[in-house]
Amino acid sequence: MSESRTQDLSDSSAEARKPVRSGKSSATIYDIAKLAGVNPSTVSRALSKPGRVSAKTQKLIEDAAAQLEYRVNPFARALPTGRTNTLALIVADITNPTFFGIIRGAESTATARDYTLMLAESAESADTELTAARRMLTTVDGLILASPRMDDARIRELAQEKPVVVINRQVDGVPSVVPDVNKGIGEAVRNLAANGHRKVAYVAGPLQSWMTTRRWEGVKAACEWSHLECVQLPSHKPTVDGGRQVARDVVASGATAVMTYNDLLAIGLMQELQAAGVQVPDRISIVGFDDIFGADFTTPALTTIRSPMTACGTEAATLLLEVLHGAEEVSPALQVETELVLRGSSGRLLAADHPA
Amino acid sequence: MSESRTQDLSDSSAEARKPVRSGKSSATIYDIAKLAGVNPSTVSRALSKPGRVSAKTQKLIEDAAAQLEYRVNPFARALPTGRTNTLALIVADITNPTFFGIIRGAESTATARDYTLMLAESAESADTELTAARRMLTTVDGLILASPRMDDARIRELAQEKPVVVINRQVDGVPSVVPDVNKGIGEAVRNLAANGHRKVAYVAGPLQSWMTTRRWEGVKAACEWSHLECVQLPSHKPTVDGGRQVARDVVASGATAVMTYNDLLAIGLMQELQAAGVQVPDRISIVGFDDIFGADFTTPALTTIRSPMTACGTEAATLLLEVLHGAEEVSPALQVETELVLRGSSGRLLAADHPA
DNA sequence: TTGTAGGCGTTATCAG
DNA sequence: CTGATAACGCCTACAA
Repeated sequence: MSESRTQDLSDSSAEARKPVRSGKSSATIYDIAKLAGVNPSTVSRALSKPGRVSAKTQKLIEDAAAQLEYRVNPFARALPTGRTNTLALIVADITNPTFFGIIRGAESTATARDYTLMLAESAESADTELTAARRMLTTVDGLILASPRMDDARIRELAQEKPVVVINRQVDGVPSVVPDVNKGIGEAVRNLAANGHRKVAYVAGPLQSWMTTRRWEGVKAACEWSHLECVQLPSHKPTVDGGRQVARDVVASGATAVMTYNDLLAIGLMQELQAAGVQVPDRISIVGFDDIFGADFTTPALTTIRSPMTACGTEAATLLLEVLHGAEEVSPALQVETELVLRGSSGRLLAADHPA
Repeated sequence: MSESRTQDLSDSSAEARKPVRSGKSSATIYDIAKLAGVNPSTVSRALSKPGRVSAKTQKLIEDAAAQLEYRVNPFARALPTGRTNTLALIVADITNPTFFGIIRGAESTATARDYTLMLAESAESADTELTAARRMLTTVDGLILASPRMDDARIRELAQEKPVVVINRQVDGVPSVVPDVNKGIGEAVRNLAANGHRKVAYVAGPLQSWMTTRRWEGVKAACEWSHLECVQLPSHKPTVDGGRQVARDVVASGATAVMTYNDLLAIGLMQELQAAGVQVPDRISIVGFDDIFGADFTTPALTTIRSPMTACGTEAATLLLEVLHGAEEVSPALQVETELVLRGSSGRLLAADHPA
């Protein structure tokens, strides 16, 4: 009847004042040790790396732990070891469905390997991004940057403190996962050529975006190969609205087929063209990029180059976990495939100069 | 020259083996104390609650901290205090755009108040949800459950250990944020009635969903008020596919207007009806729920009852932070407004029995 | 206002 | 194989 364990504190009137910490604090390895009649350090061994303790004591300890509903205190563990079983993911824009897949992929593989995911958004700002990265870096084992907006130097700086993996970008010395755009673009351009198109416009994304350049280069190369003329058009923002705004330029360009930096632009563009009475795909074919959620809601459904974002998230998390678990050399730039998803917004050209 | 502190271990050749922990470990309050010529505890005070230290030493310490690029070790802090400046959010389905808004709202308000967000998905499984909740609960200060699938008892259990806020559901004794469906539903039903509809079908969501019941009750009540007949139709899954599958039942029901549990169902339903040659909205009007991303991509664009998910996320996080910061009594059930967003998928009935 | 000392729960190092 | 014991970095009475 001494003051051994905090048992029936429900009655002690003076207690129960603290607003926080309402439930009883959970058991520690000391409690287990006491119950099992061994030393706390033995408990620690038994519970972390099994095998370093006799089978008998092992069971003894496990039983005690179960009885006490013991759960490790992650902070106490993190203090000496520095490891937290936590990954951070920073995305450029949470509202952009492109990132949904990345989040999902990263979250599921993290969870599957008993890690948990911390999420932050940069809101397309390099500063916000860096702040978030720094804030989370102290807490996590590793960091995934999806379409980062900060410059290479900063990213390398971060990568020096903790393992970092970037998605949708390549940074020297930092492992990355990037879609290989060329396959999908090649398929798309060949399809357009086969359908009688002779001039392609590429609607670009934000200038800080590493990806918009890669995609433009891919389009340009593929067009040359297929002997198509091609031209780049800047956009205001990589959103549906941005797509609407660029419609006028598209028409003015004289191109009969448009490829866009992303699906949002493609959808806005299509809406605006249709509103202006320009038939899609009869007068102008549209090919988006990413195959986001909702790309098939439009009429006609959007032809697009699918970029497997979920796979990117999965691969990035896997890569990061490998590094964390001591893999010395990891492939610096993992490629995932892209593919053309042919739907209704692209097709045979039925323009005036092309009599049926 | 005693064995005071672990200082220059950088040269000990045997070291430097550890693959992890590549960068130099960061400065501690002891380093700051030494540099500023004060006691570590003074540093602690100066850096946590300002004002408890003389202005002079304060500045001294802050300068030293800056010079050393000091950053607190969250684990070391969490160990004695128990606080981590971290919130957890568990959503039922990451791929469901309904939750994007919630995630965004929660993330942004957390970040704004210098908390960071941990994210997990239950994949619509009560078990997974509980596991994730338990796992994260040890690490975070509080928990947000968006459309939880586990039963009330479990939720209350969790709420006993750490503050919990639920979204899209009400649980006795646990603060919650729920959209007040009645306003939006009322607007929708009145609009349908005014457009000549006499019979409304409600396509339900998953049985475990608290919300589907609330919405059905709302629809039923509103229909009674407007003297409309109404009928409930079960759905297989609350997805686009589920919507397609229910199309046949909808037609068979004889209803001329359909309200669905969510937009996904509405979109699938519309696709299938159109494919079957049923004009929307001329023959059948469709009203969705949520106003998710992409709801206006369809042709016709989807009429829907907007449920402000971002606001839910924001409010939930705010609520949780208030509790965390010692607010004694918080409103147990915070309501956010819903509203009808009138677009093209609903309108005047032009059915056969209703000659123009 | 500032310094002292003990503790938070685990891991790791050494003896036994 | 197991038991002591010292970190880990910070917080917080309590004392000066």
